[in-house]
Amino acid sequence: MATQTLPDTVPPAQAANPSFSPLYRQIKGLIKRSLQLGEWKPGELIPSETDLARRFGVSQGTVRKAVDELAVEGLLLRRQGRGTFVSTHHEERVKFRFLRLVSDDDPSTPQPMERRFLECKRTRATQDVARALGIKQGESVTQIRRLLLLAGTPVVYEEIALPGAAFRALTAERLESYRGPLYALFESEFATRMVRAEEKLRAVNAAAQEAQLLQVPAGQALLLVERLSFSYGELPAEYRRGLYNTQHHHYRNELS
Amino acid sequence: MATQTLPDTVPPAQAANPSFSPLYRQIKGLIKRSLQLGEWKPGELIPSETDLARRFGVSQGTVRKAVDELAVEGLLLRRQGRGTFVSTHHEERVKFRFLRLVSDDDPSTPQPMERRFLECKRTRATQDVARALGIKQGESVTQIRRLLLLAGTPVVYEEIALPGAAFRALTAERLESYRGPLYALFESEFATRMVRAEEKLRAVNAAAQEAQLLQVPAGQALLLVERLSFSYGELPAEYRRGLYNTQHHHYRNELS
DNA sequence: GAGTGGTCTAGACCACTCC
DNA sequence: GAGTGGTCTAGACCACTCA
Repeated sequence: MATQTLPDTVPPAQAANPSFSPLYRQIKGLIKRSLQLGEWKPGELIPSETDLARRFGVSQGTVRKAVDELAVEGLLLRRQGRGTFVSTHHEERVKFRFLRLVSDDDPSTPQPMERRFLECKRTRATQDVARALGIKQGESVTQIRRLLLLAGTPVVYEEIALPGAAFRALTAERLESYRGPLYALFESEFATRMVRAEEKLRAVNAAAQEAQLLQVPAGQALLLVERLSFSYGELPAEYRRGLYNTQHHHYRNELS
Repeated sequence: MATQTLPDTVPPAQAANPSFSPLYRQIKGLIKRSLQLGEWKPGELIPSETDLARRFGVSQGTVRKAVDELAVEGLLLRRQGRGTFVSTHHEERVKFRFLRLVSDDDPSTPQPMERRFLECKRTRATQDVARALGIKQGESVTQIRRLLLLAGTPVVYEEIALPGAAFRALTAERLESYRGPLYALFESEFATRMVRAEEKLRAVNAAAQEAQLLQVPAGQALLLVERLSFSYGELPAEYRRGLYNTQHHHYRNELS
């Protein structure tokens, strides 16, 4: 056994053709798992590339490629000279990553909007909500209704549904008192970080009640934005239905 | 002078702090320039990484990083075992990259829509169009008006403005006879490849004429999609105003 | 089997941040 | 100055495509 020159110090690391997964993708999976299990929390510094390479028994370049992809996906944030951090919604940089509504006049500088919470209650999942969140109809959900206003004028009305037990402690008072984005609150106090979201956009005519909330005539065209947000591990963690008054704002998007 | 050991065979390649640009980004710029100048046309195979590395006098790894970024941006397309190709709109893969409208019933498989061209004429840029395209008001533009239909029902009405002389030869007949995406036609016959686009979305109430075209009641909420498309070198190359009937379709978007 | 992109490694050095 | 991520290189080997 001791006569071999390089027996298995450098294992080929790859198997046959089908379902072949490169090393860096496996490392990526391990890092994701650590994020999901909470080994490193949002905002925290993760180990350096050198440390991770040692820990996983691979070269720094392989770790680097894994971290690169996670940074592109928005789960990690690299900062030269400082280290790699777990992404968080507590950051100026990312404040408007999920709200794509910008003013027609000045699309470059998004203003922070005033929030007015109308309701926060426990209720049962309707069929729509249940299907979106992947739970059973009638299961417990937390529902929030709120307005976003700019210069005193309501611009967005939203109904937000959060699944199950995790958000049972959420109250209207806490929502009112919290400074910072909703997703930052969810992250800090309810151990739920929203990682990505899918949106469906439609134009609808305002019903009487919606019209009143947004102070527009009934029948006014509104942008309906249905959002399904996912936490770590592709777990559906929020279903949101927003009505945007787009008379002086628009939803911006980039295609490439 | 001849006594130095390694005078400038391997130049440090980097200067002082401010405005430092790594080698691979410079290579990226050179490749972009070749694309813009038409050295490699859409759909064509570009030289192998080894060849490019030789040509630019850098290592293959550096070329690789440049090509990687261009592939992410959608300008190049890598295919293992075959080579790297210039992206083109002539491809099944990319057919629906720019049209984000999908059916409510079956969002996974987008159906090709029937196209009906209403008009294709030379006209003068209005103030809006001129500002969008970065030209002077009153300059010549080509305007297309068309409908997209699904199962005989109009779903999208679009007005498309194309700048200047490049599209002077475009006719309604050519539009009618061409099989394939509009952007593929522009690419093949008008030397204009759309690389990326910015969209502004709004909900509007249908005016009488629009309502008639889309066969909906006047006042019906429609999704207004303003799109500004850019060709190589961030050149504004198309301004498009689309009205989508979103009663049975929605605009899908992904946030991350 | 030749050629391509894809992975993995090891090592050197640079830019940046913080102490 | 120490530690981090960022760049660049050189070389080996793998997966894939095509002739």
